[in-house]
Amino acid sequence: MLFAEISSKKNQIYIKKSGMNLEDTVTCGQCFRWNKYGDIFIGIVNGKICRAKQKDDLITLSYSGIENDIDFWIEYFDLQTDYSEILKSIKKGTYAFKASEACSGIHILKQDKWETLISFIISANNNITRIKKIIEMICERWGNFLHDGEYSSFSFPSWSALSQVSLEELSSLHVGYRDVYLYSVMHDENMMFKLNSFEILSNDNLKKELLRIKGVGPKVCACVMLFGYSRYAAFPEDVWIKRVESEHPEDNYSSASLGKYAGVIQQYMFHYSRNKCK
DNA sequence: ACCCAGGATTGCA
DNA sequence: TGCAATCATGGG
Repeated sequence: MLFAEISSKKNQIYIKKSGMNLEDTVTCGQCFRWNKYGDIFIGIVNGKICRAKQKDDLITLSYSGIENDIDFWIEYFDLQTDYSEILKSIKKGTYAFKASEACSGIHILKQDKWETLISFIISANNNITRIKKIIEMICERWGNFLHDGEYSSFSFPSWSALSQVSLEELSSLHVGYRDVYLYSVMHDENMMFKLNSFEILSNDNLKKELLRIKGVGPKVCACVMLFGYSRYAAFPEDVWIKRVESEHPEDNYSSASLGKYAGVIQQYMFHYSRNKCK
């Protein structure tokens, strides 16, 4: 079921949906390749430069030929999930409820599994500004050049492109001790087959398999499950969420207590604690 | 000079 | 099983 009205014309897609917030969705820390330029956002997604802007309930996406990619964007922006149901499941009076009121416009993006895995391995004990810089360097060196007239960028490199990268080249990006994790993942001949075949696994088995990957611990695993596999129950506990938990012990946060949309609620709390609660 | 950032790994009890 | 030390890097 689709919870938005979609229409399109040449080089544009229109998403009409009340409650969704484009800016919060692409700046809440779940993705690293969207940037704001005035009142528009430019994202490098699926190997293309996408321009997006929002006015009231209408989000407009544009690039050359986008009218052929409607299904992709429905999935990417998670337009088939009933977010009103998630909001109703949050207990009133809790920090999570306050956060959800402020951040209810966030949608959980369904992102490319490979890009998500690499991005969140880099994210370990790192900050978002620097994570974005490192990812941009990877794209500039090994991605494909993209341009749409007035703007240019690079796609996120495929596995086959990154499988050619040496450990020394990775180290030169100042990724620190994460270089060996990235190298290991990039040189695993079966990585793409694995990531794709994991789609059918249960949450427990997906978690088990992802945790076997070098550089993937509980937190990175939860992020990949949430942002790459749309497993909304996955509950990433980073320093921000742990801080919220310690400051609100009465709310008793856990994946179990928050229910099957724990990860979505986590994202409300993460964004709220970092950007809106001041 | 320290502390922090969307933590993971390793070793040791 | 749980816990602490260790691991680069850059910004505040």
